[in-house]
Amino acid sequence: MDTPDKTQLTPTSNLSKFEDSPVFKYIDSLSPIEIAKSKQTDNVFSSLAFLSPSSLFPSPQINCHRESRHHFLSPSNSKPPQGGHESNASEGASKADEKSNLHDEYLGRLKNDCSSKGTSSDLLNDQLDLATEVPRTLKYDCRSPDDNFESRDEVLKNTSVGVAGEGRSPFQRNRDGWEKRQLQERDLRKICRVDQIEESAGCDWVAVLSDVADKLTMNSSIIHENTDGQDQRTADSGTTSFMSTIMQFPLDNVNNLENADSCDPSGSCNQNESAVPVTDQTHSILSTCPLDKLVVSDSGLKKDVKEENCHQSSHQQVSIRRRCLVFEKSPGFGLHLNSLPSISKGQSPLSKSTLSSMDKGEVPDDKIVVITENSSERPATFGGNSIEQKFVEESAACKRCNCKRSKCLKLYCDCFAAGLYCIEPCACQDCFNKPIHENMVLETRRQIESRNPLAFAPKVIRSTDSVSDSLGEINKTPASARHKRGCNCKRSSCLKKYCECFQAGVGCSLSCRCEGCKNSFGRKDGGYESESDGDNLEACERNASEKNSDIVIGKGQEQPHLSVVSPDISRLPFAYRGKLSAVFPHSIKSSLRLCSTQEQGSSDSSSCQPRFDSSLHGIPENETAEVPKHKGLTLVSKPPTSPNCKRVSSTPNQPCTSSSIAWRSRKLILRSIPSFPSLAPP
DNA sequence: GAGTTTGAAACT
DNA sequence: CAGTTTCAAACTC
Repeated sequence: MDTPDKTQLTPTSNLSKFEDSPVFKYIDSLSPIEIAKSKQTDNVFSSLAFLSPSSLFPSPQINCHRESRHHFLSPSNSKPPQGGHESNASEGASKADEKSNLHDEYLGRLKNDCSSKGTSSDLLNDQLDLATEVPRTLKYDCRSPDDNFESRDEVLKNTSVGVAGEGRSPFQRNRDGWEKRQLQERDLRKICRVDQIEESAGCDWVAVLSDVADKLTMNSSIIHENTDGQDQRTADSGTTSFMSTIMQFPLDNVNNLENADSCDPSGSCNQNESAVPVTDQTHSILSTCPLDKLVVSDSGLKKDVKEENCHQSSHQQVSIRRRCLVFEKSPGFGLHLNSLPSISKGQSPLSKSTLSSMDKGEVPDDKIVVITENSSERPATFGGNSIEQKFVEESAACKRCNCKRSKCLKLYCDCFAAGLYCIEPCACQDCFNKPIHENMVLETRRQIESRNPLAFAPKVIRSTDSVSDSLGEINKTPASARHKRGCNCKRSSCLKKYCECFQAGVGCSLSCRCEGCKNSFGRKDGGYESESDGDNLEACERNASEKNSDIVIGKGQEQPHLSVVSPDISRLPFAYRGKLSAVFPHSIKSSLRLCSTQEQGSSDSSSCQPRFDSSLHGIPENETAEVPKHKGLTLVSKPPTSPNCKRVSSTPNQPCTSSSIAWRSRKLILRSIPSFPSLAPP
């Protein structure tokens, strides 16, 4: 039986600790009850910014909770799901699953409680107690629910008992436990009563809280399943940081929410007013959480769909999400170099190993890229159908391979290299890169990494300036980014996609061993040729419009696009997306670019010079003009529009352009982009 | 769509 | 580490 980290269960965990915990405050703030209860703290979430959640989120799999919960908890004991199509998929209702469900249920009830208006005062008090318990429940999720249900008073009492009652007999302790359970039962009954009264409570809250619970509760179970505690821990700090960053954004919203949710002087909250905004906000928060929405996973999709159904039954559009390979368990995983370019768009790439170097502390924990959606600009029509979801779906779907002999278990395979499972659109043969062969995939990956620890690391490194600079600077972007390992071109003159540098839209560097380099993004010798010969120009045009969309290029009069730079976490298959993006924030490129087109453009030579096109489809000028000064990057997605779409939506009826409109009207914001760490090979 | 070219990945 | 082979994408026709 999985047991929680004992260090977190010490008797010294007193009430103040609970109340200080970020989760507690987060949930508290979401709850109208909390608002009524504790106005004691003005900045409920300031501390969210954050107490180190490490104690709460010990697992590096945070951002894959959903899928991991269903599929990838552990290579050993979690069966890849395959949406029920695969035989061995489901056996795995893991214990973590059960626990999470219990917490979901519990939180759902809590939510209902919070939504109730006419609840009697005593019930309210009970619920307050329960609210207090929630964080602890989340925290100690590995215990049976029974053991966890204690009222706040109980907690206090037990705390003191823990200190003073060391000499108590086993019998006495058992009796204490029995009494505790009685109280818990009583609480549960009361909850049930409230539930009956308040059946109509909004479902969004449930979803939100459940999600939170999912994220939180999965951690300990995950970590306990990992036998390699050492490896596991190495990623903790980063993950924690990632999580905290992620949660920070929601907190911003929540803070606003809290302000909005004013209680009248009498102390009674106007729940009619608060409930709605809370719901909206929470949904917004939820949707803005990269973990929640950007994770590429089937399970995540299911959740999303569930939320949508709650919200808006009309949003039935569900395209197939790409399954992610979750390599948390492996000693060290990173993203394939290819994956970064691809990845970039929606999620920050993070793979455990990518970096082992990161794990070793080379990358500050706070350097996390979080992609968020500007909720204020969220079109009303989006309701529960977040852009992130679409983003994920499309970008993930935008990768496929055509392997014939590698079984998709070598780096030749784009999918595998990117840490993605192959999916239907792939034309591969004898493919083993599927969830049902997860073990094999993982093992192969381990082998590859044993040979080359950076095999899955991002290939392209971009400097911060390339993204955040002025438009003028943007033109120099190719030179500001470099292929980490460099190319070895002999005959292509680095002017074709055979060249990895060119393909990535970056200039060649000294690390390249190419011959006759004419890379239009920057030659090995440091020169530029984009202004010169025709071949270069042509190649540059072609590539600029489709490839290196780090900053590109809404070209095309016919189809003006806003190009996008968004961390392609979406394709980020692995668990540590945020982390990876933190390390290679500028390797983040749009995976959508893969869906972008060659045709899209390029008669215009200016395409070589990436620019922002202000005449964006469906995007108000003022939005497009919102180019962040520094660390906050405003990213506008460029929808896949090309018939050449390298990756197409898995849904037959949903070509890669399916959500073009949606994309055009959304903005993705990179927050907290850290200074770019030097990744130059030693 | 078939065949060729290319350079990365894998192998020796 | 260097040379060779394998591989799949990019490219051409």
